[in-house]
Amino acid sequence: MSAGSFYITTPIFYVNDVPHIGHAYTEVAADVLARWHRQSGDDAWLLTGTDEHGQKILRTAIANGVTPKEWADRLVETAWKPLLETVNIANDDFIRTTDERHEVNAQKFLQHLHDEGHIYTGEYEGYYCVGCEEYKQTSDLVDGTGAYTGQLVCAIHSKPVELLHEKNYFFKMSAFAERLLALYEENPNFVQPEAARNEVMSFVKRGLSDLSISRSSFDWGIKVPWDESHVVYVWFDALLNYITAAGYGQNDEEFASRWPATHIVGKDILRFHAVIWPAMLMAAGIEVPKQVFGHGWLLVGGEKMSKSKLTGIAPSQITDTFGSDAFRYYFMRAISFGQDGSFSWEDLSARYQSELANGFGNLASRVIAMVLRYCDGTIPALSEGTAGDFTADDLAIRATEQRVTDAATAFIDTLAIHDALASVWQLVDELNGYITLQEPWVLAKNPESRERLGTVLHTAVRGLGTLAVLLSPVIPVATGKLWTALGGDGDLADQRVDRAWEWTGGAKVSALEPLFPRIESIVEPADG
RNA sequence: GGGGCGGUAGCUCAGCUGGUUAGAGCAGCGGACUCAUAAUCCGUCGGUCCCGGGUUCAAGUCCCGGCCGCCCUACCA
Repeated sequence: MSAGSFYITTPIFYVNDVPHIGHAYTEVAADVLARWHRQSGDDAWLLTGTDEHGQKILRTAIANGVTPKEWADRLVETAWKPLLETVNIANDDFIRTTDERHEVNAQKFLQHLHDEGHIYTGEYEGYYCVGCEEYKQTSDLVDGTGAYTGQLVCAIHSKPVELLHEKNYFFKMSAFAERLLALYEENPNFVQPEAARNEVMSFVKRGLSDLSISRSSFDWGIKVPWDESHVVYVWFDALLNYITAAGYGQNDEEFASRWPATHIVGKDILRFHAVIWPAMLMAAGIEVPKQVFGHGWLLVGGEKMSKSKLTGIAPSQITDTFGSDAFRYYFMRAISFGQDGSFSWEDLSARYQSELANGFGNLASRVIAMVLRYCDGTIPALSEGTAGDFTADDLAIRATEQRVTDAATAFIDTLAIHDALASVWQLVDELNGYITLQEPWVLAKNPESRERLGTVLHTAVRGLGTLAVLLSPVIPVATGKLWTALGGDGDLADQRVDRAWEWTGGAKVSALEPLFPRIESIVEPADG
């Protein structure tokens, strides 16, 4: 409602991952929220990007015979930026952790913490697998068998691991446990949804230990400013993107105008954002984020979709057939944002057909076709006498337009994107019912009911306009076409979504191709 | 082991602080209509609310005990 900064972020992609619909889901949710706020008069800013440091990337780069930076460049250009295009993300910025603005200012942040006494030298102790060339967590280790009985062995190599010690720098995170708990208590919205908040709180209540934030066993990362033999632990590095992209360290004015941000993250990385990240900011004397929202998993066949298993689905598999709008609509509508949601091709095609094609798309087609056929394309207007006074039925439509606009706006404020869409769809259904009931095709046959025909079509067109605006953050392509066909003024993306129902109609309509054509046969990509 | 969440019509899900014959959408079935993408509209079929106890005048909704599934239990980028 009120104009202000709305800075929203997605996690940054780990470049070595393969893009799947889970990544795209997060992006779409953040994009919908950003577009909605942008169209509500806020200074909305959507940030996404890539996380490019760490040992794994170094290793795969070497295996591919290129430098890690070249490897990251390749993946950014061939995988991640294309993903954003595939699902039509209108991000305002794209940060890479190899950007100079990130590396330089992340170092400033680290130096600041060091100067303020939040960092100390300690010793990291961990199990190291020579085969993997990396430290393993105990969860990655299994009991040895045969010659190694009684020893811990690497689950991958089945060979004993060594207990190694390494000098590390530690962040005194333990000092912030009380302040974090106070934050969760005083600001229940800081971590959402509720289940996520509970988990974070119970985690912190068990006590926090300090965080090892540097590594010296490899060098692909940001150099620790006071000791260049160490690089910054990748998570510490990655989290800082949210402020380095907003001007931290180099543009105080910009930073002050954007920060704090709303972070949209998958629930797997909730803790990094809801515990470590605010602790880092507290240490640096920077305001904590506005909110951290952990969304659920996409379940495929009842299981968590996995990059390593074969259940990963590339977004383009869906968009090639259904288009980016349908992708966006489906995941935003079918899944309660914050909860796990099941994906199936059957559900996707069923919703596409009934809700997008038969519901919204057909509504647009029939209204525009009638204005073209019965009124020669001229939208009937009350002021010109081509439409008469409103009846109770007409006013009921107008009232619904206002009601769903307000309801959707309220839902978006709580990040309940699915509920916002459900509200808007009440208007879709009501308009279809209204048209069937008013029978404009009957009115058109009788010259005496000419004015009534005008009122009905006028009302229907305005309803469609309201829908175009309300749905533009979710299905920008289709609504853009509709807006044009309705003769709407200016760019649809500039229309105020929180006042969508106030649109009074254009002058003439123009022909409109089916927005969501029927898809006769769904070819489900075959895979394991 | 400890903690959290969930198990409601064929499918996906709503059901707030316990209260009339448990709801929606989709699918199915019947009818109406023709402006529209064989679409829309109306009607209709359909549920031991996981199981067993308990509290209560009253429980899907609270308590206890089971069964099943998922998640968290720190450095997986």
